[in-house]
Amino acid sequence: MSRERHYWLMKSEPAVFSIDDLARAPKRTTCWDGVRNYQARNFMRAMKPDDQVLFYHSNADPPAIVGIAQVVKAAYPDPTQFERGHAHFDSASTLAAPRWDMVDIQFVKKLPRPLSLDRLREEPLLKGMVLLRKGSRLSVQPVTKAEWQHIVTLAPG
DNA sequence: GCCAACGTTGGC
DNA sequence: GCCAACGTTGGC
Repeated sequence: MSRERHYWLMKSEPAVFSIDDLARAPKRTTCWDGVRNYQARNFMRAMKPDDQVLFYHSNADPPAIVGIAQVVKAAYPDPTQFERGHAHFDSASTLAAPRWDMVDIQFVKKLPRPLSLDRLREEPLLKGMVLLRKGSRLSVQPVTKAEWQHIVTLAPG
């Protein structure tokens, strides 16, 4: 029995790591390190290879979904939590019981045109999206199949 | 740069 | 376990 594909959204600040950075990366793949929020971590732990990811630019003008990626490696410990002096170092985490995980994701495609936050808000079918909830700051979040399918229809090409 | 919303920390 | 203080996120 194979597990059905799941859908997700991941935020990145383009000034730090953009969809173009992902497209240029070796094997068009990157590890998603630096997540230090338990809810976001738990969602990453639920990811499996072949799951699909909406790549979202936060702190951008405009904030928007800009591309699609896919999970290529399930959750494993984020090494930066053990690097003393690193911005994401966590002194409370141990090798025996790492607190923070990351996944690997691979570039699939860039949308021909970004789907802005304003554009997404115009869609009644997307009203329930985690991304659109007031005060939502989760950097890794689930997307329903219905939401995914609708978003794909909004993106020409 | 502002600030609302949210998560975490730590004193009690 | 409560909650004030603080830090961060991220749209605007």
